[in-house]
Amino acid sequence: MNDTTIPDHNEYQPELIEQEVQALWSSANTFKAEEKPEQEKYYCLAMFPYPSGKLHMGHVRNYSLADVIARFQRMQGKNVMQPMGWDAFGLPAENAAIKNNVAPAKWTYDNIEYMKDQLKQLGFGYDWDREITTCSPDYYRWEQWFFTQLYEKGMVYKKTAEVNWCAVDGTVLANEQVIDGCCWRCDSPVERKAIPQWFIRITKYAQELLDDLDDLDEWPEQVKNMQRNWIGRSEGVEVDFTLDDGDALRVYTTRPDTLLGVSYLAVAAQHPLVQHLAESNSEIANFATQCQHSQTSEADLATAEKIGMFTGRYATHPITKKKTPIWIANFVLMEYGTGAVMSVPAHDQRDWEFAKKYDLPIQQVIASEDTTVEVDISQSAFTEKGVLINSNEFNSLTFSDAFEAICAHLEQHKLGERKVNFRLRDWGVSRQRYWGTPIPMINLDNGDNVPCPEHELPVKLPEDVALDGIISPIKSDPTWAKTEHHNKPALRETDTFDTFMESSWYYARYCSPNASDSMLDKDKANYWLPVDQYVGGIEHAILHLLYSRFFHKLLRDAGLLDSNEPFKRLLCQGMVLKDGAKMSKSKGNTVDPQSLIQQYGADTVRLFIMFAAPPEQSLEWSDQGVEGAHRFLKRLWRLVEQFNNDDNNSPIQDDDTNALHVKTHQTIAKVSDDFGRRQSFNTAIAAIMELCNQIGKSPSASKAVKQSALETAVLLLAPITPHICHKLWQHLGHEEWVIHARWPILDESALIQDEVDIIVQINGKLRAKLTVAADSEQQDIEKIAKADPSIQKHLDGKTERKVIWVPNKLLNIVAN
RNA sequence: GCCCGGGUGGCGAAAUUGGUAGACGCAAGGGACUUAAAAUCCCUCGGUGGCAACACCGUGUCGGUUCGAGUCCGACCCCGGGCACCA
Repeated sequence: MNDTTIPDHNEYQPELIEQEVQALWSSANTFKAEEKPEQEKYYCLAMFPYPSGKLHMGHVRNYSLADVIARFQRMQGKNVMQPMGWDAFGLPAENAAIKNNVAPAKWTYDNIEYMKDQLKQLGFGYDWDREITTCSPDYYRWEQWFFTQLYEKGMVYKKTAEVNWCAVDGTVLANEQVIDGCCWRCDSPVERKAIPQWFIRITKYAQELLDDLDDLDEWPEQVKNMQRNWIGRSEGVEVDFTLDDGDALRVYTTRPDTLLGVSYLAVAAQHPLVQHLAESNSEIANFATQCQHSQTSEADLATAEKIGMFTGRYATHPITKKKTPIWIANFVLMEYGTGAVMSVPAHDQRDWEFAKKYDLPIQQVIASEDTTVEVDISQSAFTEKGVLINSNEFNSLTFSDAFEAICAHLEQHKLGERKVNFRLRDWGVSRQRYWGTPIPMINLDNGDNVPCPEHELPVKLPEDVALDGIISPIKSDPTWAKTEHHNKPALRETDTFDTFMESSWYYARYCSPNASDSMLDKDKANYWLPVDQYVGGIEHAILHLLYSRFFHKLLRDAGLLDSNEPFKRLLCQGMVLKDGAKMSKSKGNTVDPQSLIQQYGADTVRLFIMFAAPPEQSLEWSDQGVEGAHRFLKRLWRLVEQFNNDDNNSPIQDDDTNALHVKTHQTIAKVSDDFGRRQSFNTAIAAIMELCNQIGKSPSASKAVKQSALETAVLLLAPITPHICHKLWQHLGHEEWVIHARWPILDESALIQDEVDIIVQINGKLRAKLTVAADSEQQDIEKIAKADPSIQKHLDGKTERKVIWVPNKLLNIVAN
């Protein structure tokens, strides 16, 4: 019998304790959230996953971050709600259905079952009673209902819009399904095709969506900037050039100061003028068709070669009355402004390049305000704002004066008007795919559209279908769309909603997930909303977050809730990389969370992922780093066991005791700030590691101070590694569960130091460090510093010029 | 092309308001314990020179502001995210 053998129950065995602790939480309904008006609420939300099969490391990171925040807030005494659900509609389910010959619904529900089990194994504290699955009719029926409400309010309209079109398959392609400009199935070139689609008027809310960003003071500046640029408010003017037949060709410009430098007008290929001309001119018709030979994405349009064609027509300049040629150009967007622009090659780089290519005149009308700067427009455009020249009565005006004068002139002569424009376009919500929410509209014989009456909702998507990979089953089914309207045969809309529709309001539905007679329970929505902390990937910085903000305002204006914004604080996590590249199946560099949980336990995985990088930055995966995290947990476990087995602690106050007491409270201060204000979990963990290192190096510290240091370490780690901390808290003598414990209380007096370290620099270079009494005076420190041999050495032969003094920190002697 | 980020040791990173560059961890090297290994514990660890004390250099590149710059300003290079039908 070896007497050094440690009994089994004293070893750290994550596979046992994690199951045990999770079972305790489950049976006690620990994470069930209820409205408690007397308690401060905290709604913590991570972006719900698309059920793609199994969890990947990006999910683990996302949900670990949110869970740590939720548990930290719980320890602050808040009434925490943390729900979870499934963004269950989408394209991958259709792809999987074709590949594996399984219905998208079954594939999706199977994935949900598997991933839900994985989330439970990771110990995330969700209120599963609030689970939402967006492909459930109980959920999407309210989305359909809300859409019909928006239709009644005039917030919804139908218009033609372009999609990626594969003429060979006769089908619409998602951007993802276009590979190098060709169809992913048949490899034939993709064209743009205009088809009728449903739109929601997000542009009506453009100004409010822009203005309210200023109130989101707990959002990253980066994200607000991206949204501001996306909304793209610009102040400009619409100017009418007169066509031969007397009609106006209206252009939009933000640079009316350059109006006298217009060389030509450029219109989009889809502009009504072009379509009119194309009817009698096959060359123009051919060119317009040629402009359609590209994808719909803005990146493709912006990088495509700039091509143009003269229409043979002219329009009269509103001020000079000169005849100005009209060109068709593939880079002019029909969706923005009026679909026509005035081109001033001397002062716009794109116009300049176009003018060079097609040999059009370049007339300088702006000179630099700095008269010493010679503007040379022979090499590139001069795009800065400056002073007008060659502009008749407007000469020598500055940008803002010219803007005013030219606008006034145009308005006076009814040749134009000031106009605020937004880059933001209305939200096209129609998709020609199967696995989505059916759009609740009915198409009548006469071409009119009416919303489905409420008693017909939900319009259910059939789930038991086979996919041919080209046409949606509800489009190919000859009977599904058939319905009646006022006793006349009619056809249901067979397009489905953009899946951003579901994800734009799920956060609100979590407040009353089972409400069966309304979309939201208003009292509950007003209790929980706004979400106090939202956590998700930076890739959603614009679209998802903007649509959700928009939807929230729509819900407010429908009287369903009272707040203005959905998410109070936002944390955007970075990607998880391996070998410097994003983890993905195609790159073959994925790490399966499941095997790591089995090998090390969920606590180790959570600890590593929180420690390896700050939340917003990308995280480089390291198997050895995971080992290190595991090693730390084993060390902590051993520290507690050794403490419990050691009864030789002296209660005497000594240096170890004092230092450990100070370190304990420095750590509380640091970790509290890192968790709450900074959300800097990696440095919080580093600080807890330092505390543990010091416990191990303080053998003579008193039992009480050691106990306090260990309890502090366990409490501070509890949000990150909740299972091991549950057990260690018990081992430290507590009957109460650590999940119900409060965050440790800081003893401010422990932080007051009577000595401080002063940096002594000469010419900004570190030359000495002094330990002196706190709040020392400059002249005293100077005296001590100048007595220091290394300082004397560096001052030798030099003349002192100046002394910089930062109290309790730094003394810099400038000498030469 | 446009918008938004990022770039610091062998590696992940830290430096919070312009004030000690590299905390914490990983890897590596050395040592203790062990018959041995694993585990654990201790030490070293940016580069160059030096026995050492110490000195000089060093935060993508070039330039600037400042007593002092990883941090601020200008120009550039590289990497990543988004660009409206991937989610």
